[in-house]
Amino acid sequence: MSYKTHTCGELRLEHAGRHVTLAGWVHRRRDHGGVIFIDLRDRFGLTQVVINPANVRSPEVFAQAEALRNEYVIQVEGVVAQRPAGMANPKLATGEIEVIAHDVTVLNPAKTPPFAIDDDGRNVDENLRLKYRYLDLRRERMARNLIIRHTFVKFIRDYLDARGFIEVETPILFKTTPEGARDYLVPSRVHPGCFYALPQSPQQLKQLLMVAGVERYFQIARCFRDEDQRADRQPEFTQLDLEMSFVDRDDVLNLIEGLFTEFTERYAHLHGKRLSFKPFPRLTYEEAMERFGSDKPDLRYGMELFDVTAETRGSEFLPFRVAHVKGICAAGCAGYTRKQADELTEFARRQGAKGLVVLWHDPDGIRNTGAGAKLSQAEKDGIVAKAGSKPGDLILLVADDDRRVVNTVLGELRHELGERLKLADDGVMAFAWIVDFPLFEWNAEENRWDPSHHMFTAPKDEHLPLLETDPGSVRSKQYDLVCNGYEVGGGSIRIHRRDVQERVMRLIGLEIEEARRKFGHLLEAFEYGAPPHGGIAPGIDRLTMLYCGEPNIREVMAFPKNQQAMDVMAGAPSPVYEQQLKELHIRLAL
RNA sequence: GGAGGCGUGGUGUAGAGGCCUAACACGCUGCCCUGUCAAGGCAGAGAACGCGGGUUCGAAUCCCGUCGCUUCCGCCA
Repeated sequence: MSYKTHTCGELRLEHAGRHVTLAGWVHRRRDHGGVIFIDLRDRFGLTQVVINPANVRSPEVFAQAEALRNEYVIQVEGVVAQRPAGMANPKLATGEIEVIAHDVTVLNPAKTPPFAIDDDGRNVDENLRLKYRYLDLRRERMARNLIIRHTFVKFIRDYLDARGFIEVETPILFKTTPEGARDYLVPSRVHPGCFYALPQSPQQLKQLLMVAGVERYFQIARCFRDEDQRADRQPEFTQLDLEMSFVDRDDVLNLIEGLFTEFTERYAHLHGKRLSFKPFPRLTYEEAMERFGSDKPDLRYGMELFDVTAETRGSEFLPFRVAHVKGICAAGCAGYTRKQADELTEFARRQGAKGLVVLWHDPDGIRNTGAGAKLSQAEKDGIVAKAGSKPGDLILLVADDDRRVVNTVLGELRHELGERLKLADDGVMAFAWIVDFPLFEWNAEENRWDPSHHMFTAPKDEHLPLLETDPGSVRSKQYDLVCNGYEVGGGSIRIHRRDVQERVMRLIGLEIEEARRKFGHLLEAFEYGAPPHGGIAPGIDRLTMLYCGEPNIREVMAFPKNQQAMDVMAGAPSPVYEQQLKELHIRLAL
């Protein structure tokens, strides 16, 4: 016999008169002395149960019902009834009906929970929530997040399956990689002194699957990186890992764009989100940096950077006697005090600027204070024109000889002001592609070129001749997917030709021998007929976080770790027994 | 490794040198109550204020140190 004939979310008016059995948790109890109302909760919803002495099978049943407390697990047998006139609860999906209990069985009593479960839990200390995660997940918000995540992943699997992709599992126990993030290591018992590494991503393996002829591979893949945590970073996280053969950049972009467009549109009613752009804008890296000061701009609002280098050429104002002057216009912020302006200046300094020029745009023009007092009228007019500012706005300018500093500082200011002014509509998903990244970046410390992504990223075809002559201007077939200011995915078309690979390795100062030691299996595989291929890896956690409207990825993971990378519920990591260490040939040096 | 924020009953907060033998809301316990749905009424239990030291006649409150959590920078090809 089943414990329940229906879930707590499905009974409607049409079920009136039906004899049903429900089971779940006591969500709330309202005891009126003579009659007791129980909001019974299971994963599917809430149903009001009415326990009336006149309707129960025996007085003992009512006595037992009086002893019910929150979170008791109970089973209720009774009849579905339309609620009396005027008693319907529009806040509940099942609010038209109630279940008149004949019998109530306590399947398991429960201790009083350490925190309330019938709210969203946002102001409960997170470590307490994590310690009792199994209770925390009972709250409606968290259950909803798990369901949205499931729906998302299910959609991905169906979407890719329909397009000829197959999901292939790759090893969790793999080999340490010298570059990139710190690895999580797993000691080998049978090979003393040797270690597996948990994959930072299945990058090499998916490329090998292309050599293997899989052609269209994906995996909902767990990835591990032993780096410090952030609101959007956990030591283990999940990527949609994907790789395709016989494709070029736009094939990958179009496929993925279709995936997120369709999911967002089809499931908008679930998570209350809509697309900002269709199709997704494609910004070059340079354009993103020049217009937004970031390679992962939040495109839910404007406030673009403007360039007043020409307008301030030859200025009497000393800070402007540099190579680049750009700014942003903070609309409606002319009410900022000197102190608030100083705070922004301090913020800009922390980001690497030498200072910040703040101009107040008053009804009669730029206020004659601070830098505003030192600029010529022509300069002010030029700046106002470029900024497109109106009276009531605040203009922020950064000047530096290094254009990257100007852009990134303004990008951070834009982000900061966007948050303060709440410019972003949290009902939208503003996806965009960032393309044409530099293939290399100059490593001043080591005095050499480093790959800005990884050494298997292909250069743009038309830039191949520049590899040796002008490495800094070579653009790659790397692309990032960004959304609402987050990098939510990155990938590239890979190098599949040996001669190109060797030219790249030479350029980054990697000897063939060294490369063989580090990536021998991959390089060897490429000699056996590697197809042209490329892929991408969207972050499932970050995307789910955005779809759920959550501020951090822990809210969309069932059992996340805290900032110290600890599982506070289970108490991991933990010391191990001496005997375990001995078997692993490990001696601690603490 | 660095910077900021926070740490007071079960939960969330108040408190700004003596009015604190620590207040409020929710929760909890008991009693009353047959139509509530954030039920209501009455009564009650529950914290020496993260920890250690210092200043002071007097510290939850000021100072120093320390621990924990969190956000950000570094880091994350």
